[in-house]
Amino acid sequence: MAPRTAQAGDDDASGMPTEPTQARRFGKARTAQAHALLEDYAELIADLIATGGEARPTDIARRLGVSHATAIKTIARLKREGLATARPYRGVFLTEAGEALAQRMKARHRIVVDLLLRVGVPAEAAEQDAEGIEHHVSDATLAAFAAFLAAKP
Amino acid sequence: MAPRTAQAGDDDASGMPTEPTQARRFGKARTAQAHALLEDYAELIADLIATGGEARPTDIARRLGVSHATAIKTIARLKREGLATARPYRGVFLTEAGEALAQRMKARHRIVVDLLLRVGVPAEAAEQDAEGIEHHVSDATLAAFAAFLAAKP
DNA sequence: TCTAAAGTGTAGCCTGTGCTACAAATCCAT
DNA sequence: ATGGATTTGTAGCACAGGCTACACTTTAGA
Ligand SMILES: [Mn+2]
Ligand SMILES: [Mn+2]
Ligand SMILES: [Mn+2]
Ligand SMILES: [Mn+2]
Repeated sequence: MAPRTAQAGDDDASGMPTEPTQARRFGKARTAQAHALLEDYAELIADLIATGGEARPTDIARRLGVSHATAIKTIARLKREGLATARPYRGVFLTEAGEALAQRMKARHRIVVDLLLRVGVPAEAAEQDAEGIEHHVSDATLAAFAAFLAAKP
Repeated sequence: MAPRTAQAGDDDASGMPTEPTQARRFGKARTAQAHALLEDYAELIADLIATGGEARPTDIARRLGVSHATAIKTIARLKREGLATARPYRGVFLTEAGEALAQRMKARHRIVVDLLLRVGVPAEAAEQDAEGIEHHVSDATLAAFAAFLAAKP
């Protein structure tokens, strides 16, 4: 049998990942983290609009617990990335891409919380931890969570 | 009955968290993220030492998939935070605090992976997502995970 | 209406985390 | 033992994401 080269999920006999595999995993985790803030903003903006009809920088800042200057700077990044539109003193709106991201995150957030509750995590810890965990849940994992929740209702 | 002030886990009737509650959750998620890199370094350094007797900046960098300059800069931060010691050209060592963090993260990593596998997440997705999720799992959540794994073997 | 409060935007600072380029030290093989 | 390869360290850059301070706009109440 021809020797094969190391592949995606390779872990050696001891269960340790091979070096390139581990490097790739860390890299993906970094990428996920880089998107986390935008995801939270999109989800929050959609919520503010759904609830109150508009998303103002000050409201966004207050909900996130950051200064309004910080919020405004991140909103500028959302615009650069094509996720939001905003004109001075007129509130923030989501583009189609931003709206899609918001809905994806909303579903993800809910499923992560539900999964945590289902395995016995206390409610407040579930809500707290989900806020970070949601950004690291891949589609495959999300699907598994949903299946697990559906299977044992 | 005297009116009570809003408290830690308060969510209103619609299931939405109150504003200060949500701000606190986001803040804690940010804090967790700020510690994530140090946690990964500590875990990795402990692993390199356990496996090969020493942790060299170049090896650390290669395993993480970053440049050696980046690794060295973060090692400097580990030293500042009292988690590691290192002298020029002599490799990196963990302080007692660093070693404790490393062991905590090692256990956390394993439990998160096991939990994900238990609820049906494919192996590679579990390994990948755990690398990010582990940094957002509180003690309460970790305990719940462990209990869930122990209960249904 | 018009003034004060609230909201918004900008400037400038800091830190963390990445990079490349280059310099210095160490290690190894001849 | 020494010179080339490797490792380590440093310098300097970029950008994200925090902050405060200050200026400008809008909104709302007297
Ligand atoms: Mn979040
Ligand atoms: Mn969320
Ligand atoms: Mn990790
Ligand atoms: Mn880990």
